[in-house]
Amino acid sequence: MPARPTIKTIAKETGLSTATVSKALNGSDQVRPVTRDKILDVAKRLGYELNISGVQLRTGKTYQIAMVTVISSPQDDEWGGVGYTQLISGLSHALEGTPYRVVQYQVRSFEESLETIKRIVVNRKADGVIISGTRAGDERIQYMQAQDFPFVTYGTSDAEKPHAFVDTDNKRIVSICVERLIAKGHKRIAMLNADADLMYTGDRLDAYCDALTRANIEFDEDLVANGRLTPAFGREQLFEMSTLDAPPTAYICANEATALGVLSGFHVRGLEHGKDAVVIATDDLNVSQYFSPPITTCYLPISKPSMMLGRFMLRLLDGERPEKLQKLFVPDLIERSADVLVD
Amino acid sequence: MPARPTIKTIAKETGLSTATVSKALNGSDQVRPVTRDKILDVAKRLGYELNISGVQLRTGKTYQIAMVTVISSPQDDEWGGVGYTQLISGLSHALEGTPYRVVQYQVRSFEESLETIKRIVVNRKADGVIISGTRAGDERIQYMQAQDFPFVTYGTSDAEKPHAFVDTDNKRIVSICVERLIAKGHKRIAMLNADADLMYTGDRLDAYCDALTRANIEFDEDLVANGRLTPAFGREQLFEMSTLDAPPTAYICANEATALGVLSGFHVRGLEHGKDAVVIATDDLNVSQYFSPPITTCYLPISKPSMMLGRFMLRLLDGERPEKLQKLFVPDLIERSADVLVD
DNA sequence: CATCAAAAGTTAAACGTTTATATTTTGGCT
DNA sequence: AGCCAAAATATAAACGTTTAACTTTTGATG
Repeated sequence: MPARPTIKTIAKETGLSTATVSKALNGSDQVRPVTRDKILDVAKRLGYELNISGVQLRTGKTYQIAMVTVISSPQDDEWGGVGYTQLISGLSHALEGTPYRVVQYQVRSFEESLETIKRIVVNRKADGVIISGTRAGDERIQYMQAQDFPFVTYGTSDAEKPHAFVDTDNKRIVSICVERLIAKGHKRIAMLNADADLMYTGDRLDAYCDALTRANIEFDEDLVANGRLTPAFGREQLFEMSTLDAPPTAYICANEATALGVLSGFHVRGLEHGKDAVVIATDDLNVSQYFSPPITTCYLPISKPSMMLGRFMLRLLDGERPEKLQKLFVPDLIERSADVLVD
Repeated sequence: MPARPTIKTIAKETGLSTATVSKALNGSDQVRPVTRDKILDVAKRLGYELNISGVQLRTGKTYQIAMVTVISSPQDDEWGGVGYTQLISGLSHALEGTPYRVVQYQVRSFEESLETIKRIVVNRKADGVIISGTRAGDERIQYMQAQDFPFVTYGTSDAEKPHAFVDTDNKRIVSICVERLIAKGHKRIAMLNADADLMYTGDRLDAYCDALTRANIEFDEDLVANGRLTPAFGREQLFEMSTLDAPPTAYICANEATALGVLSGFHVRGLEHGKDAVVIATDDLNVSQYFSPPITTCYLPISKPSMMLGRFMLRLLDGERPEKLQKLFVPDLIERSADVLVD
């Protein structure tokens, strides 16, 4: 096996110095076109590829984007919806053609994710960080802002200083859903939300309350639930809420996994969708079209925000200011059910 | 911000040479316990952390495990089941406490995955590779074996030389499913399989045919379909097969996403599960317990094989021989439906 | 044709680590 | 005490890259 070519090899081959080769490869204007072309030719012929550890050592650049994800337990097999696969997928796609790579840092808890981020920042293990599951007063954001370390969040925050983020427009979604249901005659609308400390849970709740207020419907805390957005959660909540004195006639689910659980609850309890109540969801997967029955969904293909996440990161590393790198996506409402109660 | 400590810092602090520090940190027996302890103390106090690029440059070791995954299109939002999230999750978990990290290499096609692997191997971009979606005559396996590069596959292969792998025991699963259905009186059993070039598709087909032969049931090619295991595929196949002159009375689905599609097809066509036909699936997610109705499934929690993948990789890098690192997991059959046809 | 500034190229050092080789220290033995 | 092998530690070079500082070449100008 021939030794992997380095800039030294190219230098020898072209009769130039390594410094010139390095400059040429980095597109410096200190080397004239004719020599640069010669160098690039030889580099290509030899199949030269940059050795990142060398660069890393010299410059501190790692060409790694750390994606820090919280997964409470790897033994946990409850389907939580989209997962991180599609997120990484879009991200990698946006990074294609650049030397950047996505490196996973999987942790068990929020606290651990803060620790991990500190280690990444202090030891310069990556050039940038991507986090999701943002919270109110998110310490990770505070820390990275204080350290002036590049990061993009999937999810909004309440940080004072602006930072790069991508998210679904959760307030908008919930407004649309609630208004639609009210227009269809619903008055008791349940809201199955994620954990209360997540930023978007708050946004959704706010929008929910606002929409009720606009329609003069009183808020009832029994109709709001927080938890991990799994089918198990959806089913449990259906079991509970459907036995209320005045059970809801509509369930807004924060993702399709939860919606599946609610429908499963219907089936177990012998309830009928469109007669006893209706279910409506938000998601980025669009698997609810295959539910029996298919349900109305606010759908945003995950590929959109996830690719934007990567593009924002590149621009951030390119020196663009974070306040220019903020985007809320508005999902499409896909109607699959009349969502009117008949009896 | 204080400069990140290096072995030089420790050397200065302890009055020893960097060589001794390095040896001490690597647990060499050439340094006596008292000095080693002193060095470790100082290292801890300074918050020293190994700079991997340094090591990398010197030794070639990268402490990266490349996970090469094929995702045809990032715009593709069809739910394909579990995705790679859980796979990475288990993998990362197994690597916890070691300096190893999982790095994602996402590619668009099989061919591209071969190219990517070649680049990883030639340029030593990782210490080991993990691939899934193994095929008959898989060139990636051939290549890595020829180059003597450490790798573990998720999926079996037909390579002559043994290699490390983890997989579900697909033959066993299919035998169990087919036999169960036959015992329940089914004679026309449909088989919704993955793409024909995948190794496990062949395994499943073989087991299917064998089980039919044992029961003296003739093979009917109309009852076997290959495709991407999405709900869309399941539904299409239900539409086709249910209009055969002699439609199947049972559908074996290679994953839960496909099963969901088949059930969706039932719903659209007005067919009834348990009356017109039954559905039975294999998967690692166990979301089918929330289907309406819940269906019988061969269930293997993905965390098991995925953690094993990581452990095998570590042992492989530790010098263990690949033939010692092979494991087939046998899923549990979870009965959720009688699977008998009544009318 | 000198002159000289600008342009193009070179030299050498540095990043953090490991390791072959060299040097010093240790302590057991006479 | 003196000797010596073994044990412990030190020195120095190397991995691939970039870049500050320096040297050479170029070509426009008087």
